[in-house]
Amino acid sequence: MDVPLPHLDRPFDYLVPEALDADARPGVRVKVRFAGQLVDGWLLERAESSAHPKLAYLEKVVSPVPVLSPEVARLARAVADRYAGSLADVLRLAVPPRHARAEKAVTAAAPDGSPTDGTGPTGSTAPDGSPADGTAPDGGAAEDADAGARPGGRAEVDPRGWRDYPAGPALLRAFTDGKPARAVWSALPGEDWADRYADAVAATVAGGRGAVVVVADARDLDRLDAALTAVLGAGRHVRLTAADGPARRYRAFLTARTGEVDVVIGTRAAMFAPVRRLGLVAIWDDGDDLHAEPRAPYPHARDVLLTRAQLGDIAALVGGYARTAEAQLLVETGWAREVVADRAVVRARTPALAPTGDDPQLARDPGAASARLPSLAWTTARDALRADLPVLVQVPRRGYVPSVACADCRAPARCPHCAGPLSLPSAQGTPACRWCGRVAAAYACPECGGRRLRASVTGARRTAEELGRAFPGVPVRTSGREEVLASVPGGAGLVIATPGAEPVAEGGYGAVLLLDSWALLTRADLRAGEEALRRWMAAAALARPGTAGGRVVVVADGALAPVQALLRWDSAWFAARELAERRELGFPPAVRMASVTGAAEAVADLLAGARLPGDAEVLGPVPADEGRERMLVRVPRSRAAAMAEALHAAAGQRSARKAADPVRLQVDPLTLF
DNA sequence: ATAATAACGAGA
DNA sequence: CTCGTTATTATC
Repeated sequence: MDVPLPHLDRPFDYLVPEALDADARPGVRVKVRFAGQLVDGWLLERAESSAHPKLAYLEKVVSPVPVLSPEVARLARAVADRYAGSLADVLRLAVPPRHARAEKAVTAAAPDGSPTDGTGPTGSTAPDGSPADGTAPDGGAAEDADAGARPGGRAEVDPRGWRDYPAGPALLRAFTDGKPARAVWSALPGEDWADRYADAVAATVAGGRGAVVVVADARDLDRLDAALTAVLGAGRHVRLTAADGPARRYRAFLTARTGEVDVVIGTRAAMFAPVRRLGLVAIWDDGDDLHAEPRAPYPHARDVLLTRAQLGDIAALVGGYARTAEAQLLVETGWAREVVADRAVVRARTPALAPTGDDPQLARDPGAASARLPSLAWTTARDALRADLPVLVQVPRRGYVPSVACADCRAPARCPHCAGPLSLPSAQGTPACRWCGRVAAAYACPECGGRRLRASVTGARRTAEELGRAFPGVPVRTSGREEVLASVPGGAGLVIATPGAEPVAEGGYGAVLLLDSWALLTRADLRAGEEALRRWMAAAALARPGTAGGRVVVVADGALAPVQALLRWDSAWFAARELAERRELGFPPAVRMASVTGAAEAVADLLAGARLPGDAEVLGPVPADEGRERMLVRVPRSRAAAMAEALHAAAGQRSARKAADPVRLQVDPLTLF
């Protein structure tokens, strides 16, 4: 039933009229009369009988195409359970909205129009049971004996760059052999990750299986697309991303669903892609917060893919330059094996990395010409430019002077009235509060009494202007929100980019400068350190190796752990440290947490009705935005399912009695504070 | 939303 | 104790 109400999150039985018998196959969209009105629904399975006394008839089969495969139906149920959400909510994410024109085009191409999967057209399965059982567990691995390219593992793929990692060639062989290998991969600096993912997919395809690869954004997708086309040729894979628009997206979805292609790449919209004989799920850069779905029940692409791997004996690849605490947990629990290069290889590939203090004295170095460029950063950039090499400058946030701090002691400037962040509308203007709008004309720093303010995070545009002045005659490019560059040419030039928008440079950058790092590190976020390291590594990975003159300068205290991890190019070390710390503090992923957000009474009401496991801890409340509040529930990982079920059931009680105030349930929310 | 069902209370 | 009215709850 396509209604998100948690108390209706279960299957309902309907009679199938004679006229719809042929079309009413599992996986089709239907319309049924429910509580007097027509609602959309999913046909999960056919049954001979029902325990329910009086059944209504199916009103209509929306389209005879069974868009929901048994494998995805099962996955969606598991994801809903994990995230304390409703199946309907997950299905909304898993199956793109129907586009009749696109459907017509695809069904016309495939004469039969019927996807191939485990449950044949005969339909009837087990008599009235839970929605997710009674169907083929792996969405059709059972049939398709004529799949061809699977001569008992004889097929082999050149491991190419995977040879740089001792476990790499064996991993590719496992993909080809159809073994459910699971790997956490730490990419070397300078690694062409897209080529490695293309290799992994090619290895899987050589074994006669399909693959799903999820990346964070359109630029990564373009890169992977190109790499895959080079390895597999055109037409073997399809892109699935919401950014392509409803028609193309639905078309791509159907192409995969009908089995026309069995490799799907995309952004998180692709995580539920139906793939015939799925053999590999992969995610690149799982620390990117774009992998977290912002719509209920807020599933994370990494977790959806890993659930998928778990349910179907499917291989999994989790890769990045930096490792997340979540990936580290997979390694430490033995669920996955790490795939890393030997230290000697890491050293040989790493650019020369150096920290430099962000000391205001240093910053006044007259040669720097810019208040924000310490002298080491400046000389490093100058040397690279003299050697006719490009220089990348990473600045952490977009926009033009987003917030300000005391120029003397760096304390963030807060509104004296409401403690909101101050901003400078223009370089010479008076600071104003971004929350209450009051002008703070006579601002004095409460810490040191200083009266001067500075931009605490300067945007890419302003940095570009400043650096352009510092290096006259050098071309300056910016890559950020408005315009993201995929690549830049190899000669001398400055590239100012925000994190995630760093273009690849032909031959690699001669220098990479990581500026304003303290803004990244001082974020009040559990993941601040991890996120800073991830962004630095992603930028530093674009530099040439130290042996070829590549240098990276990070403007940060070299004693800080994330800086240490960068300097040693050892994110596994940092992730292990991070995970240990979270164990100590009782934070995810060491434990499972859920946040309950809403009006104070509503939150209290829901928690009062929740039959939480005995060892659950309830923390809070902490104020959330718009007068709502937030409570956190924490359980050991072994109780995760019980907690999710209890919260879902409690939400069901509330929705059943039509409680007005909405409450938002989030399991493993990305931000905790 | 709406129909069934349970709960309740007034009047016989 | 019954009938009519109103809260509650399930909705094939």
